Amino acid sequence: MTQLTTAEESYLKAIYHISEEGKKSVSTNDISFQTKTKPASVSDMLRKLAEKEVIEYRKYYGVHITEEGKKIALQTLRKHRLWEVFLVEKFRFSWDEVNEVADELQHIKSKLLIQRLDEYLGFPKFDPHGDPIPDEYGDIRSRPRLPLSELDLHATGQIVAVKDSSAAFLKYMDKVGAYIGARIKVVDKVEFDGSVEISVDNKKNIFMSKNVAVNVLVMV
Amino acid sequence: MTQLTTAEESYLKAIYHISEEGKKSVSTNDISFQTKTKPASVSDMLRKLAEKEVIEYRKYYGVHITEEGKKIALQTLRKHRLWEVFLVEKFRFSWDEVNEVADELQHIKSKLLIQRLDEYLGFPKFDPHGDPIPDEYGDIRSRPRLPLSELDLHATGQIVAVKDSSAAFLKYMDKVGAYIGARIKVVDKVEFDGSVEISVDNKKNIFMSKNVAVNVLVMV
DNA sequence: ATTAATTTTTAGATTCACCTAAATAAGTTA
DNA sequence: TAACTTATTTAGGTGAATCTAAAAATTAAT
Repeated sequence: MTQLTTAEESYLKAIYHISEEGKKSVSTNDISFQTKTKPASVSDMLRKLAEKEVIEYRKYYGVHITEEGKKIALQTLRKHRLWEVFLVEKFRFSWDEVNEVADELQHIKSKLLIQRLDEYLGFPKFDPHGDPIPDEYGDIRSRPRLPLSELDLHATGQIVAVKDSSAAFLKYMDKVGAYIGARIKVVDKVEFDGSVEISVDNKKNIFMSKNVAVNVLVMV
Repeated sequence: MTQLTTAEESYLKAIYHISEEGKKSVSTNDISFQTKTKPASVSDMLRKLAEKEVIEYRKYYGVHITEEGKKIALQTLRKHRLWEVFLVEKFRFSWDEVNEVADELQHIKSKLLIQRLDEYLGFPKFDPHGDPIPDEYGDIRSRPRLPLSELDLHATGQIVAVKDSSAAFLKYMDKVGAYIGARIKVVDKVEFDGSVEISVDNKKNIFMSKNVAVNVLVMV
């Protein structure tokens, strides 16, 4: 398998991530936003990644990830998410603290380390944000899920993931008492502004603006 | 505290390590050997480290680490050794496998991570090779110890550390059944070639060439 | 005390990952 | 479709960390 630098790995993971959001092709600006680097730096990197055949790159028309690139991206994603589980479960990190540290840990190069990590955690299938962890072959089993904002009135479901992983959003989720695994029911929908009121575990009701509700993913 | 790059951290740790071996000053060649880089690269780096005032550097006459430099080196050493303990105790790495991976892990930048790691391991005082782990203030309590080769005939002691951390040496130690913590007694000394025969835990006798014996550190 | 050997530094290159400013291509609108 | 706007790329530059080859300083040996 092609050997990439850590920066290349990060870009490739970002490209994979964006391309999973249903875009036909991933633009330079999207990548620039995601990686917090300037578009010029992205162009530079795309040339290198295309050179290594992990992406297909047509100037001015964005990129597609290749099969080879996807494999590598999934391995990086696997490492990132395993470390996230580790930090939360073993080191009592909160789910808004893990991303930054996992971004560093994901580049540690040791196959044995990842095997043992996986085993130590009991082969988890989902990370603390509810996202699926690819297995060692890159197979990823995602749960069917949809934004909470799209549930009908009185519909029930379970929170399985969040779309926005920013610390601010996750802190807000904590504050209102919404968490991965919570069983919820839509008790009110305000068509006017798209906000919803839901009951959590039949115990407490919380109100969410549309902005929040679109970032909460539910399995029905 | 001065912020260093990961390469600078590694060089500084190497310089500290060499200077602990009783040398008055550390030479370019010593560092070059330790870090597996060319002397020219070392000279370059020394200029940078002196610039940041973590070492004192007189051209052609080697370097001394400053107080500030020592603090930083001890923090890196602390992280390195904590990760070594972690890998051995939690992930079942053997003691000859840990160094390489710990060399990467030691650069992860998160104070919380190291606190939690220390706590998770129960605040260990020694790493798997018997070397002391500095505390968060850089205090390091080393046990008085001497090379096995210097013990008199019939003297007893306990193996507390090894000087050589190469995989080859550690594998050899495993093979003959010598380990950190073993209680030993010198049952024979061959003055001619400096080799020794020791009994381990009063159970089994092993023979060691001088070359090996100087690298086994004992507390009497 | 010269000369020879060794160590160390300097000079000059390279690769990587970024940046700013300027040029160019693509998309949008009047 | 011509002009404007926006996205993207190119050109040129910087700092880090390495390298090789050559020069210079120090140390050792005759």
